[in-house]
Amino acid sequence: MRGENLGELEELVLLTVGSLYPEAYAPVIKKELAEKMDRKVVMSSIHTVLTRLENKQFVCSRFGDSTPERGGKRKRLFEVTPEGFKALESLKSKRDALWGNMLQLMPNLQ
Amino acid sequence: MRGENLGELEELVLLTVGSLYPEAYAPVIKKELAEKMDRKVVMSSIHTVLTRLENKQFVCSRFGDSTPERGGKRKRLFEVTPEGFKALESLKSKRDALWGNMLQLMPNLQ
DNA sequence: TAATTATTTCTACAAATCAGAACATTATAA
DNA sequence: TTATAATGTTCTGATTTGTAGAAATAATTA
Repeated sequence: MRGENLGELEELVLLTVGSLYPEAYAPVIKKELAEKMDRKVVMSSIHTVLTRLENKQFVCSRFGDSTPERGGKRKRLFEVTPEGFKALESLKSKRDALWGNMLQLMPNLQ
Repeated sequence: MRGENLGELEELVLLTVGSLYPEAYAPVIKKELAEKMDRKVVMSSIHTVLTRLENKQFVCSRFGDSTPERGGKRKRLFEVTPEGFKALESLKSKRDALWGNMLQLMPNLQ
């Protein structure tokens, strides 16, 4: 590992950030992951991954408005960067190609 | 990690085993991963992952013919089990759903 | 000011992945 | 018979990725 690959959870979180645009922040990412992917993780895992994704330049972040009608810290909102999108796209297209081969070779399992 | 998720490399190797049916064994898996996925890994990583996948019942293995026209130990051939195929399918369909949402929300990045 | 709420940050550990080396096995070549 | 080539296995140790809980922070409400 030379820090260039996207881990399993990293990819999922990145994808979720994209699917939640433009209101992606840790708690809703956690919720979405649980609901859509059956993937239960604690909040701090989401944050850890988000930080790593930001270091890899696959997401960028900014703080939300400071006067919402609620208590609590400001939301930290995340967005997928063009680099992040490319990374996702590249993974998907390659995986899809392998899927195509597999379905062709083992049509009985479909 | 509670040992129940399919890691990034585990998924790729599993998919590659399927796409190479019925001649999937470590060296060609390594080659295929490098060529189709730009994913360079050393042989021992493939073995490690294959062993884990077999423990998870996502692949099964048998030894190849003992009289091939080549030197070396017998090939250990791997196949995706129905459970393995289901795991791949489940991941794919969930990820594709997130992809759909993302493309809808950020069509500018396409 | 204190309590409550929502979220982020810190810290530490576990699991997955990576890399290289030593060794075993089988067939062919010398 | 010995050497060589082509596998495959196993081990050891390092790095990256994933997990979990506690602590800290910032905003609102009492």
